[in-house]
Amino acid sequence: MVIAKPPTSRRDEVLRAAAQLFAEQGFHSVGMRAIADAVGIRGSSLYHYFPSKIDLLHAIAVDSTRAFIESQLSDLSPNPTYASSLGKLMRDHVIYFHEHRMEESVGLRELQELRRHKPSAYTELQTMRRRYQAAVERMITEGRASGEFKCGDPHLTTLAVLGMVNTVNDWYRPNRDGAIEKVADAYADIIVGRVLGAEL
Amino acid sequence: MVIAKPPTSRRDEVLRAAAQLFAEQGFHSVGMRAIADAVGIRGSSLYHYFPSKIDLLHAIAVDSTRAFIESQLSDLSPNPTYASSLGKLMRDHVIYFHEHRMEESVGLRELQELRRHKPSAYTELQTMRRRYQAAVERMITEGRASGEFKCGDPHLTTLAVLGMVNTVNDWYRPNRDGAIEKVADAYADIIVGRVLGAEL
DNA sequence: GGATGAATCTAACGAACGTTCGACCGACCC
DNA sequence: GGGTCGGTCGAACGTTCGTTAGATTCATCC
Repeated sequence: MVIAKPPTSRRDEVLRAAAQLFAEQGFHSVGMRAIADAVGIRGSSLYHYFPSKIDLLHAIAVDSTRAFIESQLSDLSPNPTYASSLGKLMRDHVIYFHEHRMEESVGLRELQELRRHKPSAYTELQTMRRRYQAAVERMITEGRASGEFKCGDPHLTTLAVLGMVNTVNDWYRPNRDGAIEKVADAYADIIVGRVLGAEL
Repeated sequence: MVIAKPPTSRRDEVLRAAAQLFAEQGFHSVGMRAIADAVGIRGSSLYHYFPSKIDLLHAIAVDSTRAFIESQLSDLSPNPTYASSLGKLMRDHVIYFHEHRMEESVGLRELQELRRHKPSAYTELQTMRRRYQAAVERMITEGRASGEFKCGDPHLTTLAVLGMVNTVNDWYRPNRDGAIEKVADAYADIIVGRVLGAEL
């Protein structure tokens, strides 16, 4: 009788510890030995799970980006209007980014590190991110065609809106700025009610 | 008879080269020898101008941030309405960030590096940035009090708006996205006409 | 009980890092 | 022409880095 699968495998421990350290100090400031220390093994043992340090970053970035996009794009159908659909999406975007700010900040900030040392990983991530961006742009385009939204160029509007929600983590501090849900609601209102000019 | 001041001193050459390399590859990926190579001297000679690598980053970040803020806050008085004032400020913000994207990207991305290795420099920069943010927030607050703007909480609105303009550099490519002035105009219109709800 | 293989260890490699030291060179000053 | 000094150099220091190689432990399977 054995435990079928440990609740957190060592590989996942490494991923989580590395994500936290990368988020706090940056990719280049964290050595393999520091990551190993955080999970209680020696630096060389990490190479049993990942062939190189850059592959570790690759795994963190891809995992977190994929998880975000799947979480966001999985259930956006059952909303009656484009305004409510996009409002929920933007609200959830802010909240998800806050709850996973460790991994997501790594995925955003160290993107160019991957570009330099593992171009295939960079392309992979760009493709995933474009899928999400395209979904947002499609909602805005269709909402505008339906008369629900009154905005200018949907492409540029999409980029402006994503710039807004992606930077909440740069300033938001839980103890100082109130509940994240309030912030998410306010941003969703600004985006749908103001930028897109929908009736609420 | 000597030339009073060389048009670009060696110290400025070093600053410029380092800013470019830091922007392209990140602070930790660029060695002192690489910076020295870029200006045609040896690595050890850099220490004649800067006591350490982190002081070089400090100088770059402070210089570029100060230059931006002074450029932005110097001439924002002679506008008749809050809408035109803020519209001009946002437009100039986007254009300045594009024209100085090398230094500005360093100032934004390596901020936490300064925080870890030179806290006084971090505080200094935060103070400067807050001055700019406070100026934007004040314009929004006063514009709202005058009835010109119809937005929600000015503080949160300020953060949302700055998130928009600060992320243009992340996606804008001159060859693909048209003239930067067009983008700047579009962003200014979204901010003043949409987010703040001013009549144009 | 011997074989297997995953997981971890110790030890070391070569390279690059930021930084320091002492010497040198050439322009200026007295 | 000797002295001063800013600027640059070559050489090296000690440290840390990512990575590799080989040995060891230990549970599992036949």
